[in-house]
Amino acid sequence: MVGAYTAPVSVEESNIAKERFLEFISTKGLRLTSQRMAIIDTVFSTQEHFTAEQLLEWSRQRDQSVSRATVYRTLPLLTESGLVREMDFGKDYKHYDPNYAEHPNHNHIICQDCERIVEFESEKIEKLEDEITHNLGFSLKSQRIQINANCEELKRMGSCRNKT
Amino acid sequence: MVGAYTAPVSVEESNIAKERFLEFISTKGLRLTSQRMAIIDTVFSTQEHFTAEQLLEWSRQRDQSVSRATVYRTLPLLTESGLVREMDFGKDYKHYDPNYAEHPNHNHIICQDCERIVEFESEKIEKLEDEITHNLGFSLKSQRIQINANCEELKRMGSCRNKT
DNA sequence: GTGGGTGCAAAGTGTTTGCAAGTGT
DNA sequence: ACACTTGCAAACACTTTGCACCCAC
Repeated sequence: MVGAYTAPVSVEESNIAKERFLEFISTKGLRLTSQRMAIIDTVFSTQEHFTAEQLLEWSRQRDQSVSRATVYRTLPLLTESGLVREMDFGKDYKHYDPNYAEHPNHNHIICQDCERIVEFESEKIEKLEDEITHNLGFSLKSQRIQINANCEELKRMGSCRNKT
Repeated sequence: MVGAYTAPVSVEESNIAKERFLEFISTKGLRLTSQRMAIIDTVFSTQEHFTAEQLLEWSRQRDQSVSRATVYRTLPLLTESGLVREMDFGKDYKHYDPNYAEHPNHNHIICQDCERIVEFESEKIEKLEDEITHNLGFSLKSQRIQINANCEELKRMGSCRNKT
C-alpha cells in the first residue's frame, strides 16, 4: 500500500488512540489531571504534526491553566506510549506526529519549496528494511524514512501554491 | 548492494573529498584560513560520525587556535557542500556524517542496546522511494532512513560487547 | 492523607552572533 | 587595502528543573 492518506481520522479511531493512552497512564499508576486531559484531548483530536509551542497554545484553548512546563512534561509520556512520535525536520524545535496509532510505519516526504509534508507507507520497503537489518545481525524495532523533495508544481510553474 | 562498509577509506578517496571541498570554498570566493584547514583536515581524515564538540576537540589537536565559534561557522559550509550531512539521532546535539562523498545515499541502523551505528545501502529501496515520491507529485532530492534495532547478540547472550 | 502533578521562574544546554582585531587574496 | 574571518563572551531559543502549593486517588 502506497499513498498519502489525507482523509480525516474518524472519531472512533481517534478515540481509540486516546483510550489507549488513558490506559497507558493508568497502567503506569499516573494521575489524570485536568491539564493532562486537555493536552491529551488536543493531541488525539488532530492528525496534524505539531510543536511543543503549538500544543501549548491549542491545549490552552481547552484549559487556560495548562502551562508550558506541563506540556513539556507530558510529551515524553506521549512518545513513551508509542502513540506519538518525535520527529526532527532540521528545524530548531521538534515536531510531534500523532498518527502513529493507526499507521505505525508511515514515513514522510518534505517539500523543500513549500514545506508541505506528505505521509506514505510502503510494505515493499518495510520488507526490504527488515531483511537488511536482519542480515546485518539486528532485529528491527522501528524505522523512519525522510525524503526531501521538490514539488513538480514548482518545476512546472516556477512556484507552488503553498509557498509562503 | 546491501551491507555495512567498514573498510577504511583510502587516502586517495578522502583526499578527493577534501579537494572537492576546497574547490567549493574557492568557488564561493571564501578564504582558506589555517583554522578552517585544521577543521577540514579533521573532517576528511575520519569516517566516524562526530558532534560539533568532538570536531572542536580534534581540530584543536591540529591547530590550538581553533575556536568553538569557527567550528560552528564552518559546519554549515560543510553541509552546504553536500560532503557532510547533519543527522539527528534523537540526542540533544547534532551528529555529522562525513561519508556522503563516497556513499551519498547511505542509511543508518542504530542499535538501541549498544548505540552502535551501522551504515547500509540498498538500490532496491532507493528505486522504490523514487517511484513513490514521483507518484505523489514530487521529485526526490535526498533521503535518509533510520532504523532502530536491537542486537541479535543482546538477545542471544543477554548483553552485547559494545555495551558500555 | 499522601505521593504524584502543577505553575512559575530560574537554570541549563547546544548553538548563534556582535564586535573589535586579525589575515588571506 | 579590502572584505572576509576569527576569538571571545554575551545572547539566543528551546527545554528542563527546583520549589512550594495543589489535588487525584
